[in-house]
Amino acid sequence: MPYHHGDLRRALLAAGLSLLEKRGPAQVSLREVARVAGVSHNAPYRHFDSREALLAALAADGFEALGVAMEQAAEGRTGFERLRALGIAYIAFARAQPAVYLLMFGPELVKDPFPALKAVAERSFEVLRQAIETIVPVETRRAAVIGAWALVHGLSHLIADHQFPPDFAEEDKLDALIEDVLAIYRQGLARGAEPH
Amino acid sequence: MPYHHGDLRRALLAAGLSLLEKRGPAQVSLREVARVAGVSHNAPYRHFDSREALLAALAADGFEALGVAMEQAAEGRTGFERLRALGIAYIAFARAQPAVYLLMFGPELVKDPFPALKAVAERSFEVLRQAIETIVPVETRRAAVIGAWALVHGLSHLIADHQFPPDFAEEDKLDALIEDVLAIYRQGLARGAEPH
DNA sequence: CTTCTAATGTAGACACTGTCTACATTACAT
DNA sequence: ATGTAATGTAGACAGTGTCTACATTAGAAG
Repeated sequence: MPYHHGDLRRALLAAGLSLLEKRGPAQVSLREVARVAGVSHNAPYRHFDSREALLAALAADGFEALGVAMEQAAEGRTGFERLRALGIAYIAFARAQPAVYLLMFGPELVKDPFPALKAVAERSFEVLRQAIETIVPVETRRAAVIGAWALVHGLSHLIADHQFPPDFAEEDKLDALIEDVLAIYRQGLARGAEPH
Repeated sequence: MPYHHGDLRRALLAAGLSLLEKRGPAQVSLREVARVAGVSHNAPYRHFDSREALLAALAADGFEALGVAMEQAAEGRTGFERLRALGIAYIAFARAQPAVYLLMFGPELVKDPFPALKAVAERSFEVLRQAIETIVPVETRRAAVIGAWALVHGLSHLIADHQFPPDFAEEDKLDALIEDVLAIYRQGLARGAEPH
């Protein structure tokens, strides 16, 4: 066992992620994370200023991954098709990493002291905004963008927090539901876009 | 200072609520709450099994209040008008009590050990479901209900978590935005309801 | 290759927390 | 009035975040 770990920062993040997923954000402790990484209780402080900073890093990684997923989804698509793909990608991220998703948008991490977090968060929002701006007239754009975000965010959040009726546990049913919901919103947008 | 407090349970909840709003759920500690209530560090255990139980009680009170607000909003209204009022009431609750709202739908409180919580939560969802079922055909009901919930929930959550662009800090602008977003979804519903 | 400095990891301490056990006080039903 | 359950107190224990002081080592400078 060498004195220096080699890639402790990554190991700490991995341990933190595992703890976050298994036992919730409140149970992510620096000492436990250090223990898992096989290192003294104070070693994490060489990589993170505080417990909060570790959580912030996990959230930042989450925003990064979400942004990448959305950009990939947008690639090669336009119009409503692109918007739909973005929504699906957003929700897919929440389904795949519910704990991280809830951390990203939850209050257990106070985001004010970590401006870098807000920056990454806004970048992923940009992808969504641009997609909508190409298909909605200027007057209603603002509401259309925020509404789309709120809708996918609401769906994601309810799914991640297991607030749905149990008959949506099956992946397929949930997929279908998501498509239907997005279709409703899309029709609302279409009507605003073509009022004739 | 009498040996018995008289209404300690209520005092503890009040102190907990204050702490929750001022410093976030992670900072709600039984000992601090006891201190604020002017009582020994162990007194809270006569009223709450654990720290988690205190948080669960705060969340349950929140669901109760949300349910009442929604029932009042529904009263005397029908159709889309009723649905709109429900959405507004839901969002208004999140704006008025963001910390409680985030606790109710966040992961820092593990809800599984508190079945009473889920019961109260589902009751408020019922009001929304019934309102929608009166205005949407059966085939698309399920998606319409969940979509409406997701939309207001997403808006509420983003507002409570301060994720909106800063120019919506003004109450009036935010009100107008909410109306516009709800209108989009409503138009989507209307189209589904009258496909001719 | 040597040396020196910054990066990284360790050890110990402190205050604070949740929660357990044992005990004290008091409200209230009998 | 009296006895019992409800309520509150006191002390202890392990676990936590984070501070200070010290140890080891990687890697640049010479």
